[in-house]
Amino acid sequence: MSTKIQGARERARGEITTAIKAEARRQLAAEGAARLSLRAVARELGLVSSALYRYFPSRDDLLTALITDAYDAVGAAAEEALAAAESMADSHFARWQAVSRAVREWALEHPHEYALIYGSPVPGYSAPQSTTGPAARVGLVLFAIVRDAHDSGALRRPPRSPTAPEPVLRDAEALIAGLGVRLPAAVAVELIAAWSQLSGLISFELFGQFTNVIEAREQFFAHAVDRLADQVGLGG
Amino acid sequence: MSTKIQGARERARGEITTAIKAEARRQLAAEGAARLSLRAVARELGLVSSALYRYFPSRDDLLTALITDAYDAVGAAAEEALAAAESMADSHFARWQAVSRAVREWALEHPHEYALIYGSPVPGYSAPQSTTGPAARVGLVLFAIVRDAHDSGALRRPPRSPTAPEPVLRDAEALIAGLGVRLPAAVAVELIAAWSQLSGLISFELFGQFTNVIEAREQFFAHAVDRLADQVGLGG
DNA sequence: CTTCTTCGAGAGCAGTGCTCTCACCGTTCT
DNA sequence: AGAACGGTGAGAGCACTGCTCTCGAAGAAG
Repeated sequence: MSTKIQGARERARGEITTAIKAEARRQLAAEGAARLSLRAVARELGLVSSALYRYFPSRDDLLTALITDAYDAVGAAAEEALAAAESMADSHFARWQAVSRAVREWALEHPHEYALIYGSPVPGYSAPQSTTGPAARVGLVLFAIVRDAHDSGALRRPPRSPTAPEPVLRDAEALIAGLGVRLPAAVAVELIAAWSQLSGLISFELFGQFTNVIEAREQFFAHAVDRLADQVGLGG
Repeated sequence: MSTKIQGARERARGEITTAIKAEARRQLAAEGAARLSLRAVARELGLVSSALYRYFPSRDDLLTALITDAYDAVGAAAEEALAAAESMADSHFARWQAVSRAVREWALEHPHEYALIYGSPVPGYSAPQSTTGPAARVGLVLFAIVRDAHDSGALRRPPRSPTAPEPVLRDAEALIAGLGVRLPAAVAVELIAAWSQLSGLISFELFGQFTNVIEAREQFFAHAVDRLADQVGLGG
């Protein structure tokens, strides 16, 4: 990783690559993943379509790059929300609320990008390996909140909860071992469930399942988030 | 709505329409909504592509028809699971489990159709009005379970739950009034949240978010479902 | 039997992803 | 400095898509 001044060629390559991604993201936000067109991107950039293939070997690869970026963007939003809440010495419960709200707001502001990552996986069938890192960021933020609460003794064993079945607990143990955090496996299980349920709440709202059902969406979401916090043991 | 024997023409039209939908559903199941091609459907049916436009005015209309059918299919699966559980005099809690399991299994068996209705909405932006009826079926099944539990006094007020904010409760009241069921609004709120969270669990599993996280998926799901039941007041 | 409507075929348009070839030009080696 | 190399964009082209239009055949209605 030398820091030498790279030639004009490499620099141009980097700039064009990001320009392509920027324009593609614009079209994605405007029209959705299905209507994203390589030729239209090229046209907008004053290039001919075949030139794009010097930068992305296929349309799916471009989409994959956008997926990675989207994961990073939600992840960053969640991390910022957590940092802000921490700097204000908010309670762990309040941090949970702040991060949840941040994710929902990001989703409402970037519906097509959210759909790209948490809706149906568009390209092949499952996301390629390269996206798993960024994909974990939001989850890690939630983990951090609960871990801190646990470390400071603020974590309550949730009431009337039968513990998860043994194989599930072992999955959770493997996960927290890999992450290097100390946390009861039972809590990790509840956390994973809560995270997926959180995304269910957001997806339902975003994809219109709440039409004619819930109009006070923000307050509904806030209420559900409080209950999810309770579920993982963050006192409400 | 006369019951006279309709001419051979109308009959043929109905048969061809369902044949088109059947072939389209085959391609949807095999390749996903993005790869569903009108021309391929026509080819497979020994027709020329322009002929399909006599039956569906556009590709999106075909997809909409498939969406409606998919909603009906999950709805039917849920209803059957409930009927089976009722006929065995299962507890309300067990009925909740059975219906949840049925929805998950339908989703695993028809991933692309599930993605079509609960993943990102593919065609325009929100589903047309015609799909709202079938879309409600699964929700109605869950409502029926909780309503029966409430009527028979088996419903427990969930522990440590702050009630939902006033506007949310009023949304819920409007909904249960429209449905004609008697149920506390607070319970309806929890039920709606639980349903969206249930779909979040299924979506995460289906779309690969649990890769390298949870391997014992079925037991994890069962555990989460039990907790959701608890959340709506169905004793576990 | 004639008229009217519906249907399928065929051609065609604009658009797509992607491949291949060819000229251009910055980089690198001699 | 000059020559070889390799990355780059343009252009043509292929196979495919959704969709429109026209036209002739065939069934329904009078």
